[in-house]
Amino acid sequence: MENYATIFPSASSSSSHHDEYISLMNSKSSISDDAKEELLFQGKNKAGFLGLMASMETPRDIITKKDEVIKSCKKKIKKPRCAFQTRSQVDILDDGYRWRKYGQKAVKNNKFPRSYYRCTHQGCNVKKQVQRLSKDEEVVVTTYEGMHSHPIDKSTDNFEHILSQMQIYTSF
DNA sequence: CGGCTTTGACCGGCGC
DNA sequence: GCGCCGGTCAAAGCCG
Repeated sequence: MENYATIFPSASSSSSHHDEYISLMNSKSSISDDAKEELLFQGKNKAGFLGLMASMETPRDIITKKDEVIKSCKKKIKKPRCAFQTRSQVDILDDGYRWRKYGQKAVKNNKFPRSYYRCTHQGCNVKKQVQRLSKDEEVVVTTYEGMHSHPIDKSTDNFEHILSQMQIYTSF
């Protein structure tokens, strides 16, 4: 649970979200090498939902650091990850892909479980986890891992609505 | 009947 | 080495 390339709200920091998840993010003033590579991955990605990340701002100094950085941390690196938090009544955000649930675990210091999903598309092993904050149970954190190598199955109308909601929180 | 969820078991990494 | 923790497996059950 560390080194996410995380887009987290600065707008809601005034409220009482003292979940460790968030405080972890705020405590990192500089981006780790792991997170840098993750950002590089996000920047290259063009497919589907994670492709949206490509349109977000990527710091110059991160891009110029390329191959050496990538090689040096590739060993430790698992997969590109990206976490979002949205305010929603429902856990399941319909992002247009089809997901199969493969696990659920209790999270400590959180009364809500975390759910693990895998993309059901043949040969696509993109994963995501969905978790609700116990401090503010309207907030749902969705963490995507990997990149989809195939088109979206369904209409994204529903998800675009969620997206527009999301940008309120991704205020940079 | 096929695809999905549920849920306890299992496993690897990590700190002590 | 042991136990905890986060993540995954897989058998069984559910549902359209």
